[in-house]
Amino acid sequence: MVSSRTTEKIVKAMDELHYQPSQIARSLVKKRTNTIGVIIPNIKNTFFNSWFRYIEDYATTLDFNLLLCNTDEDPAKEIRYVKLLQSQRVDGVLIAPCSSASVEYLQKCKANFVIVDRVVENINAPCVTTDHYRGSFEATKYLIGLGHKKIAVLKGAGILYPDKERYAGFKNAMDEKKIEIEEEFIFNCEFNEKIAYETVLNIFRKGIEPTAIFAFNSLMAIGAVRALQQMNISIPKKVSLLSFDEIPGGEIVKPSITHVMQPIKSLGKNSITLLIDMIQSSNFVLRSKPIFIKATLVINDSCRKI
Amino acid sequence: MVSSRTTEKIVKAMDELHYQPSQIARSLVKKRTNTIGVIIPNIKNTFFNSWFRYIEDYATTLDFNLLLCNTDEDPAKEIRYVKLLQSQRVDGVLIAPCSSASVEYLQKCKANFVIVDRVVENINAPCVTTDHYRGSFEATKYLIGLGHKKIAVLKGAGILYPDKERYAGFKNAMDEKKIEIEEEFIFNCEFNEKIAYETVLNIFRKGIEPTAIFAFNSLMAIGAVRALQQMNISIPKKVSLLSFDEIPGGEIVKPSITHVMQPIKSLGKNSITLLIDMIQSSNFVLRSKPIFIKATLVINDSCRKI
DNA sequence: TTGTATGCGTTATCAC
DNA sequence: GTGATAACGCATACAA
Repeated sequence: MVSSRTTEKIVKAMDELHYQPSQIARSLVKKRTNTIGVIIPNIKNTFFNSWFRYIEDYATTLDFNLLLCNTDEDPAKEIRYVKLLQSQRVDGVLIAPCSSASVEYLQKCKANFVIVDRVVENINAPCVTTDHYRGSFEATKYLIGLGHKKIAVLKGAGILYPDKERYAGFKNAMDEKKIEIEEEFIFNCEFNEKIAYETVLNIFRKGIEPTAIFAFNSLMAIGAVRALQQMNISIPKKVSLLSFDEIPGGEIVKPSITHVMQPIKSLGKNSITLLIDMIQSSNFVLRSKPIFIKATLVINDSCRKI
Repeated sequence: MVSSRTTEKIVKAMDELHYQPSQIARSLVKKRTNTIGVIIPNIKNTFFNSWFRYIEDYATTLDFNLLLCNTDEDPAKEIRYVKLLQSQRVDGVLIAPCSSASVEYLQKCKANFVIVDRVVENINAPCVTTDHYRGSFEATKYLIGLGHKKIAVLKGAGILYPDKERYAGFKNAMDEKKIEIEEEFIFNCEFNEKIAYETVLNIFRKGIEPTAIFAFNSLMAIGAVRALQQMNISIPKKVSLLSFDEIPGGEIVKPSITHVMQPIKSLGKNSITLLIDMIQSSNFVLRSKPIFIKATLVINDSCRKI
């Protein structure tokens, strides 16, 4: 122990010289960087930026810093970032992966990591995700309950996990009620607003007339709204609309869109605490099942009984 | 030079062992971390996340990594983050400061840094910002040109730079046309949606009847729209609405809101290239004036001639 | 309590 | 061109 007088003097000198101890020298010897890498598709996505803020606030209280990496769902960028984080010797990484390669790599390096938002098949790793399947299943059942059978689906290419699960949820809800799914009602819009917009324009030009549209994310829902507005097709009078995730500015869009709300706060809490547990306890026990968190259906004014 | 055969073998071994050289050991000796700290109010803000993505994409091509810090406009958090970045020995920092203390600190440590979005008075530091004053001035002139004199302003507390400049722009445009500004038309809504919402409700309940509302950011504009919708006051028939920044989901909100658009791409390019210039050239010459970038008025359907 | 040597994983600088 | 060695700034362990 040093005397309090000495301590005081040192602190004062540090202050005057604007000196801060070098974390990088410290990291070198302690083999701990107090840094967590975060790999996500895009911070512009409302879901991810809300989640990120939750993570950051929690991590900060434990003196962890975050290195943010956006992949744009590009596997090449993703693996580059994984290696970058490894060379930075981050203590752990949170990843919403678009490819299994990066996850396998993390596993091979014996890195601490938690997969979020997605489940990677044949990989046994800690994972916390929305129950996309169930969210979509419930939403579809809701539409069916309102009398809809001709439901157009705006989905992705069927490669990403949430996309697959949401479609499976939709399909099973339809199957359960013995409603046939027609190919011409299912559209790959690549989770892209513009493509969804054009798709919906085309749907009605071709005379395909669904009574409801289920968009698998908010961007595609926006595209749908724009198209319907342009064609003067009333929501929900002529066609009902349901979206996965709330659309940005959702509070002032009329009619307010019925949507599946992901449990962002709970996802945040679970993912960051899980990772920090891994980092801090040397003998971390991996539970083999992913943690699924329930999404809730927020019923607004965009779906109508027929 | 080593033989290409040896190189090959080494690379192969690195690959098999999943080895990446330690950037932190490298940083210690090179005194360069290839990391840039980014301090902003909130990544959830559309303006900042668009800007951030631009920065990231550029920085990545030059092998720089980004450490993201959100201050929530809290000076205490801000100074903590500044010191954190210093202890991490980042090569430079981009900051949208809410207090002058953190900027002064950066200056005292002789850090490389660029101020963005804001100008800090009495500080001579590289700076790139939107011309908030001119953007607001032009917007106000546009409203005046449509015949509006009773313009309600939803502003902040008058502390942050953009807030002050936008108000100055508004004021000078009004003064130029010899239109008196009445106190009861100016509202401090703290850049907060809910407060703006309640403020606008109150405005009309009290019988104060502006012909136009000028919201100093998109959150307050959303609050205003919600309030007007609730009271069934038509935009732009009964009251015109103009916003600084586009509102999220702006493409599908009816009527589409006329707004001042900030030159995000140009801000991004200027701020990151300026910082990297500072980092890379030992004899960087500081230009004494901030770089102001012009905002543009996007005329949509929410303002009407009276 | 205070001082001193050693090591962390690289790069750089020498001799060789 | 190759190989040994010091140095980067801190933590740790041990001796004084």
